[in-house]
Amino acid sequence: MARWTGLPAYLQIANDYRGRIFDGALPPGAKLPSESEVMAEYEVSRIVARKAIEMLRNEGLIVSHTGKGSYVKQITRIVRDATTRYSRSARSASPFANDASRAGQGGGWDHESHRAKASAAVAERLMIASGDPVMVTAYLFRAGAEPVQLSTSYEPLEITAGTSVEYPEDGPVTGVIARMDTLGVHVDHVIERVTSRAARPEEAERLHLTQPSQVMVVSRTHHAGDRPVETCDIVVPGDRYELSYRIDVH
Amino acid sequence: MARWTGLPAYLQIANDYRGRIFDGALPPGAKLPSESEVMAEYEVSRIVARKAIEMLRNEGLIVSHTGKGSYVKQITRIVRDATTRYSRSARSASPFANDASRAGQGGGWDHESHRAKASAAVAERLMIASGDPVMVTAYLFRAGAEPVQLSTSYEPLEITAGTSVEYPEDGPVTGVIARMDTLGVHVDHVIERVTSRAARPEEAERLHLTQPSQVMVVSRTHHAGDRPVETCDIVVPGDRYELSYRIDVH
DNA sequence: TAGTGGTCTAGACCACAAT
DNA sequence: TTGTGGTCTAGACCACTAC
Repeated sequence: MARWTGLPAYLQIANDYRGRIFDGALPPGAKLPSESEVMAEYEVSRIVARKAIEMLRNEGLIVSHTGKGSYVKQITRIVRDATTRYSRSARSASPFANDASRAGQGGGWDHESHRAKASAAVAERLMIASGDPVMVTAYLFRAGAEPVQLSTSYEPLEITAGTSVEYPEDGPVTGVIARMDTLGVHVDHVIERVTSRAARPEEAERLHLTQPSQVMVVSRTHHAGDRPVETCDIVVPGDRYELSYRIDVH
Repeated sequence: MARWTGLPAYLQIANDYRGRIFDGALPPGAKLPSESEVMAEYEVSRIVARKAIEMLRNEGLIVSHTGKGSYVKQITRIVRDATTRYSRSARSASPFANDASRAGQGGGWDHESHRAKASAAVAERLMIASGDPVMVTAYLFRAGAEPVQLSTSYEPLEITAGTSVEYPEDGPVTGVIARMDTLGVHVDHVIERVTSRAARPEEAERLHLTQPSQVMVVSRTHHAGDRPVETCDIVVPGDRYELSYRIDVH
């Protein structure tokens, strides 16, 4: 395989294999040449061959396993429909379990709740004072055996303290909207803000990601009128999710 | 600076600097130590020092300039509110210009339209036959002088061919909803699907990104009842945008 | 045992930026 | 001219996988 442009060798090699992945010559699951083979084919040192492959790995196109080789990633995204999960009627037991089962896998999750003082960032989102007491609940969701979503929810204890729904997952009612309804607090809209960034080391570990990996973060806030009554950071692997929204036009 | 765990040296060094960035010891704009300084401080080879810095670059936390050094990135995200941009009343000349001005910069864009045959993927999204004629319009949006968004829109020519709004940007009316209204086709909802992935080389070049960079992709479809009347892929740098959605709870 | 990817060393030459 | 990051070579040892 000849090289022709003034581009760095590792870029030309990476572009070459990237093209083969996109045009289907290297379909999902296909094995890439070993580093030795790349060195021989392009007549470059190991550093260059490695860097080309590393580039594709950083782009999330391939995965490498010590002792085996590199393989084109299979990507099937879990669809998370934000519109249907926030309705009082026809509420299912768990919107997440629905998402997972549509993706062909069973869903399950762990959770842990504790009281804490609101950080400045959380306080601003809940429109309370920094240091005010909040209920913090951390979740880890799984599709099959694999962790696929982290989330951390914050609720002002001013609303829920001492009630049967103070602990989100341990009371007679679950779901923010239904629980707030029992307190006479009626959620009427939810705001979701979507961003993308690199996974933090701890997130990468809990989600079984190899660094550097990208995540999408959904910062969600339930509102009753102008009042925020819950806010939550939802972290999902960037290449495993598709977030779906419906906007009605008036 | 001593190293203590069994982690690879480059990871320990990267974790070290990442921590300093997150805790504010290295604020946005701060200069990181040069490769030589990292080599001396941690007593490692240049490869290791480079790999640690490269890791932070791949995570999008820093930028490096030949001959100058590496600097902590400044991140100010443009907020794109999907809810307010699809309303018939109070429509502004350009939702994008609003986003850019809220981010403190003027907005502008280029566009180019041409007829083409629908690919299989586009045909499926528009629920037409593969090969049916479509109007393809490519946009490049800028905030200030910097390109910040690419998009490619597809409309079935079966709807618009021969009318005054056949070319989206060159007729008497602009905006998908308003243009379709003039044809008696009334858009009633829009679906947006958000994903994250590595930028393609061509996207990276047009958006002035250094590879590997991540982008968010919004796949948007305008519907009149069950009928898709326009679909569009919107590509934005993953670290420069925040996508905002409002869901009303009933 | 042989092959694979992961980590690391000690060099080298280059283009670019600051002085 | 000096220092910076970008690219590249030719080695080395290790842990893991498959045979």
